[in-house]
Amino acid sequence: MREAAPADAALIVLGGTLSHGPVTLRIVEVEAYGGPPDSEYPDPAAHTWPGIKPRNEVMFGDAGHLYVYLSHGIHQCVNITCRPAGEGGGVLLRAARVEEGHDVVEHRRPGIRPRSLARGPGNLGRALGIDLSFRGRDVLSSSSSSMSAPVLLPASRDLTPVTFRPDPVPSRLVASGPRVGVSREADRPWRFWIDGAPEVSAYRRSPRAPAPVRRAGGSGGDGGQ
DNA sequence: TGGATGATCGTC
DNA sequence: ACGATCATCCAA
Repeated sequence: MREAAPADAALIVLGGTLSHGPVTLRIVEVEAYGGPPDSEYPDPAAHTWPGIKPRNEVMFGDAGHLYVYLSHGIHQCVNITCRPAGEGGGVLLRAARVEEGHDVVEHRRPGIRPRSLARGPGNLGRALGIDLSFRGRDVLSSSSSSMSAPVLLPASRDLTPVTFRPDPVPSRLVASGPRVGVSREADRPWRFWIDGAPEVSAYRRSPRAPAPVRRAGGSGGDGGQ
């Protein structure tokens, strides 16, 4: 995947595979995130919104690197950066199907049914075996574990490469809708998934997000997925 | 320094 | 509907 507008990058990532050691995941659900207020794709919901900080620095680096963050003290969620150096943006990996290394993933997530092994961004990170120490890891040049630029945190001791391979999905199979969990700009339709894929996570709107804008008519709920 | 805050998830 | 749990940010 090369640099692209966030939504375009999301469509490039969708359907592709991410491999780490024995495990290969096929990405079936993603979300696009943009940059700070003065950027080309301003996005109040993005971690880049406040500008460059130690936590989000790799989001402002080259495209094709891992941005991993800790969510609610529990979940390690994985993004692939998608903007040229100096701009901010990335693609959050929200759900995937386990294609290889099923036994390993099952060991990491005991008792979970197959379709849920990598369902949800936190679960996906766990399934792949990616944690915060993987921040900055290059996923395009399959050869290495190179960092995007300045190494700011201890690199992971696990040098096993993390590799992304695109595998575009026909557009008729791609669905899109509001983003999950975010309190601002929730209705920007920057969540994309493979229509009908059983591994896609259930839609959950943030309780902090304002009520969705409804169309005239009275009672018709829009629903969406 | 320390209090508040999540791009969540499983269970209640 | 709720609580777990901690890196990070920001106010002071």
